[in-house]
Amino acid sequence: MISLLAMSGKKAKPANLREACIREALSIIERSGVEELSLREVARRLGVSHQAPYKHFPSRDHILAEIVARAFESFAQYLDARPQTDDPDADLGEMGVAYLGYAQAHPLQYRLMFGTPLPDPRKHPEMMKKARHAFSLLRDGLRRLPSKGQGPEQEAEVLQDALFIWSTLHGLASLSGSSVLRTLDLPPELHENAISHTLLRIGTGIGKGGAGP
Amino acid sequence: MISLLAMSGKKAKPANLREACIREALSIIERSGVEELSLREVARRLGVSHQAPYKHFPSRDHILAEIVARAFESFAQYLDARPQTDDPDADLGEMGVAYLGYAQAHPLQYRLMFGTPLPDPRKHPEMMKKARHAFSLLRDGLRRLPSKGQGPEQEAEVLQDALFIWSTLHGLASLSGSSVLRTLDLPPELHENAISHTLLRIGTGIGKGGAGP
DNA sequence: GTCTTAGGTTGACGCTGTCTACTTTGCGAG
DNA sequence: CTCGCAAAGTAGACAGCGTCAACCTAAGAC
Repeated sequence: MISLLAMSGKKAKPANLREACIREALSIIERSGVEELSLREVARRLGVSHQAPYKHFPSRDHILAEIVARAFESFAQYLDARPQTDDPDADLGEMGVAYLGYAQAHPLQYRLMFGTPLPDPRKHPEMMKKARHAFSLLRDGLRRLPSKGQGPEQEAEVLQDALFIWSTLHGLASLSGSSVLRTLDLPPELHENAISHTLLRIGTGIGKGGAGP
Repeated sequence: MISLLAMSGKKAKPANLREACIREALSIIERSGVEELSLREVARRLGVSHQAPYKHFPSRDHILAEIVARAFESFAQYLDARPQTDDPDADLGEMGVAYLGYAQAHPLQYRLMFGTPLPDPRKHPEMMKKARHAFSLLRDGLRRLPSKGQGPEQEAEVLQDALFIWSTLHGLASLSGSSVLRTLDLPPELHENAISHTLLRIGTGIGKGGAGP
């Protein structure tokens, strides 16, 4: 009996069911989209009863919220990983590359954060705290630019520019991962150069890096 | 019997069930999100059997695809409505305002087009044709700028700039309508000035309007 | 010893999309 | 006028889903 269970490794019940649920849920979302996620399928894959996951997550939305919260966390860490140099210009460009790099390397997590309706944000404030953190990273990087002075007026402009940059980065990441752009049959080199060209235009837009007057 | 049916106006079966289904589906999506759309609820609201809508739409995805296709159509018309003047700069700016205006005036349709996973784009080519049309409007407007010459190299740059502009507009529209931005408790004037500031930065970015060298 | 409790199982309910079969209705061919 | 036929609507069934409730079980706490 015991050896029989041990032999069928696939159906061996995992020690940490909670983590296993999240892993399996991510796998399902990755292959079939968030719509297709069902806790019953998660349970079936793990060889447990259809109610076992509910001992660790009050509802389907709660497991989704946990997955999204972890995505925000890893995203913020990803942006925060690069050390701050004495060249604010380059730092900001690096952050832009990192932003788009994360969206490209983890399209699933990115879509979950920004591309799908979040399950009741008020119920999960820690998720939003992580989002605020990511935005503050961008704002602080912008604030260090020599062209931006101090004072309330400059501060407002920094915020406006942060929103502008965030919009552009998010828009490019979102369009790149969407089905719309893929069916426009645009030339491949457009996609290849999109990141550098976009960052260049952002730089010119906010008047940094010698491209301005 | 006839008068009885006529009296209960709510349950009177509509002459054009197909159109009524789309209208009711839109109403459901508007109030509860696309996830909550169910053809059974549509049928219930219209006072018909749960199978009646299936005589007009092969599946739930097909009614959604039709709704999205109509959104693309109205979006393209919206962008195309403004007449072409002899000032390409102003035309392009107007189109940007129109783009963001549509997203703000019809957030539901905009989200359906760009914010939610489309139901199998290959199955609904006419929807993509409308998307291509919208993108071509932007590209053509850009091509008319005096700073953009002709030739393959300039054409590639026009495409890159079109993608840059589209990214920024889409990013701003998407973020403005998302729950993330709303929970960042940013100052209200940021939102008020976001559109004009973003369009200004785009203009500087692509080097038009006297801000360039 | 008993008691509590977290974790897992089983069963049920109502919801959904969708398949199938049946009935009604309208309309043109003969 | 009748017949036939196709379109439109109805009714029933099935499996899958989330979720509520009850039950079981094993590991500690006292």
